[in-house]
Amino acid sequence: MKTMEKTVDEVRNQILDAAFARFGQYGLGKTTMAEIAKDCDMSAGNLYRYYPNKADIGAACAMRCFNEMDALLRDIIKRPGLTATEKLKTFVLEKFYHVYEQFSEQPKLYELVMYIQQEKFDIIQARLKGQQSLLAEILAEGNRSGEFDVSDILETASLIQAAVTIFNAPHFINSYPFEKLEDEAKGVVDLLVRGLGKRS
Amino acid sequence: MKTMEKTVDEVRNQILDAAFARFGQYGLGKTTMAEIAKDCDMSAGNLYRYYPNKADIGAACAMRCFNEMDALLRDIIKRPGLTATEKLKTFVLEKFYHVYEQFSEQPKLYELVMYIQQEKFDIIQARLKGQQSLLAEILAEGNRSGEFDVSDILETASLIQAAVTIFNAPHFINSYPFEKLEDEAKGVVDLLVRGLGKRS
DNA sequence: ATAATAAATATTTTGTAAAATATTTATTAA
DNA sequence: TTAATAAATATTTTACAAAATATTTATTAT
Repeated sequence: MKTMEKTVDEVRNQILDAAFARFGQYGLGKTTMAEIAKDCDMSAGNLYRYYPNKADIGAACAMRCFNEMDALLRDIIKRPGLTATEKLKTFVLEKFYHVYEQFSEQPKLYELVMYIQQEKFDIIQARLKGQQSLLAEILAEGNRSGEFDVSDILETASLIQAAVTIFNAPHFINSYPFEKLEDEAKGVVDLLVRGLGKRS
Repeated sequence: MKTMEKTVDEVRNQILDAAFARFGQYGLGKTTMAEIAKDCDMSAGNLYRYYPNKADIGAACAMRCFNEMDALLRDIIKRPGLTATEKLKTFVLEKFYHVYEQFSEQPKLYELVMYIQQEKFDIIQARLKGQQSLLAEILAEGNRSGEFDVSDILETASLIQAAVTIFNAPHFINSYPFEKLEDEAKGVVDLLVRGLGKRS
């Protein structure tokens, strides 16, 4: 491995940086391959040595977003000194904050996510599965600590996801004011936590 | 009031019948005023004596849907012999079934609802407020019977709405299989009901 | 007057050719 | 050979005229 030469992965990353900045700002449709190439000081044709096509660059950008989000969520789970209840609340709230911020900073991200949802639904599904596992971990921890009393952990994780979907779905994020969504997210997760606990 | 002549309301209804059938089948965009008029044996121009424009006919169609739905939901609340818990579950499930059926029977209704959501958001909001009141009634009844222990009834009604939104939002209804949504709706409402009950 | 229509006009949609852009291929450089 | 480019080609978007449709107005009938 030469020290001064760029590796393929480095170039891929450079392309992704450029594409992400443009896609988030101007959208997938209004960004040209030529522009991305110029930002990377290369020809448009050369992009195809690193990605099969524009759509896949879009998908890779979305993936980067998603991975960032997942890292954040995994981090919450590992945070020491939090009860399972606190972790669950933090999980839902920080996810909401993070999605909200991303859409504020990169207004055209919405378009990108909509596209992925339409064309690469399997990516979305895989992510949901991944987050379901994280939620399941929290539930298992809560069961052990006596905070929760959940029999089917995976199913319950899926139910929690469904109940808070509205707080990370782009469509709703863009339709309601921040305060309202924030308050409701807090309220819903509190209600769910009550439901997860032991009966009298 | 003449016995043989149509009242204005009757004509309005006739127009709505014709429009609803076409909008639900072919969508707002692919239905012309001329077609609706023909179905009613009148000229296109004459439609404007009963509705200000095509969009408002669309809104009136949506309203009819909504009112039907609300009647169904009010009916559930009055159903004798059901506990508040059963009413809440029925409320969420039947609403889901009803929306699902409507979209199955009238595939282009989706387009209409999307349009209303975009252009006449206040209509959607008014409806949600109305349904919130119905939920609040159920909660109050549950409080009285000892099934629930809810302090802020209106706020909690709003939280329940948020948590089950995914089961009546057109976008999700069209993206996931019936079985999955049905199971999750049942699961979520069960979880919420647990959360509404008295603590140990 | 009221209800309706047909004709006139305004607006939107559609079809399509030109332009822009994505992608592939041929060529050059290291 | 690998990396890159420029040129060639395929595909998509745009611009805009023609056609369709929505809406208004003038006219007729009751």
